[in-house]
Amino acid sequence: MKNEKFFLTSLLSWHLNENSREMPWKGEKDPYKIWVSEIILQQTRVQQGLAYYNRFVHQFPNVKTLATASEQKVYKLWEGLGYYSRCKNLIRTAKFIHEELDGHFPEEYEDILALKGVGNYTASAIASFAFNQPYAVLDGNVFRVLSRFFGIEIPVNTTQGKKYYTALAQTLLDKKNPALYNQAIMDFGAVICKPALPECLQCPLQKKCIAFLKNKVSILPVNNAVNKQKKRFFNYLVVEYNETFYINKRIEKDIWENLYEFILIEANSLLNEKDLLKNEEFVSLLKGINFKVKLFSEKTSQKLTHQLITAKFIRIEIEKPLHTVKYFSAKPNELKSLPFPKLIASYLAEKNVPLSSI
DNA sequence: AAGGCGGGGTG
DNA sequence: CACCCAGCCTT
Repeated sequence: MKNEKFFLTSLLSWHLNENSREMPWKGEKDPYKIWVSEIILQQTRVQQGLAYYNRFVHQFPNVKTLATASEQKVYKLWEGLGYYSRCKNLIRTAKFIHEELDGHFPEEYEDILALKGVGNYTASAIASFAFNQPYAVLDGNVFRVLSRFFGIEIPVNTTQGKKYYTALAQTLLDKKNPALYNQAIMDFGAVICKPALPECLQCPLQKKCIAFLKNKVSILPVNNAVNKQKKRFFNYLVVEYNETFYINKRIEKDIWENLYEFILIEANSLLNEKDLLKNEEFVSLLKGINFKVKLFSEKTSQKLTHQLITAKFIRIEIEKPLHTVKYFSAKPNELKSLPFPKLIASYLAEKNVPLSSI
């Protein structure tokens, strides 16, 4: 039997017989819900996305409810999930479908692909799951399974690699049942052909798996080297005046676009009180204003993919308002409805930050 | 073609 | 600690 045929029949029979994963969007035919689930699951583990998916489809059961919701509410629901441009595109696309397509979700692959936030993978997933069209998905699971079984050593994070794997995945696809096949290969990658410590000893593909036979399981798939981490230091001024706090919305092309934060002084290090009094930004911000530094929080940090953020929060009381238009003020209970990055949400959740007791 | 974008799990 | 996860967009 040819390897391709063996691959397909073994995979499908594994999926049929074994315990594939249980997920609320499995077998779902509503393209809207499939779309929401796939956006949430981009670069996100099923386990982590599950609760978010349930909250989303409960609050926004269809395109219209999502398209007409307040954007801040949608962002708040996304809080903590990361990659916030996904949320921006989710909103944009919902409005587009609601307003331009009369609420009708596109059904052709090319039209699905054209939606903001929808790339190759997501378009294939929606086309196959919702409309049973013959498009093979290509995600981290599929790369890994194909790389190992066929012994492919082309780096997966290159243009050449993506082209090669796309073509291979498409030829392997069971055109008669693309939804089932796509589901099967991703489940297989997640349950058996895992990144670390895969279950080769109980793998039904073992006897024809090149990686297993040549002892290359641990080196496949090949990834080209990526950049290393940069360190950044965020000094947050939690400035309080008249029972309100100054808040900034991040709009630059940087981390946390569209989320909120306190007044940020980014520097080459964390600043102590003496540093602060010499800091240009700080001095110009508080020029002519009496203030009292009330509390320095412990330093805290957050690891992102390519940067390590170390932060501290400095609580400051001022005696008259800031003369800048860059920030706006919010009362403690208003802070609750704003979307913050994890780092700040954690700070606000601490018991020793008595924002609400003021 | 390369770089940037979160947060969390895992060995 | 490094690696990776149901990827996508911009430059």
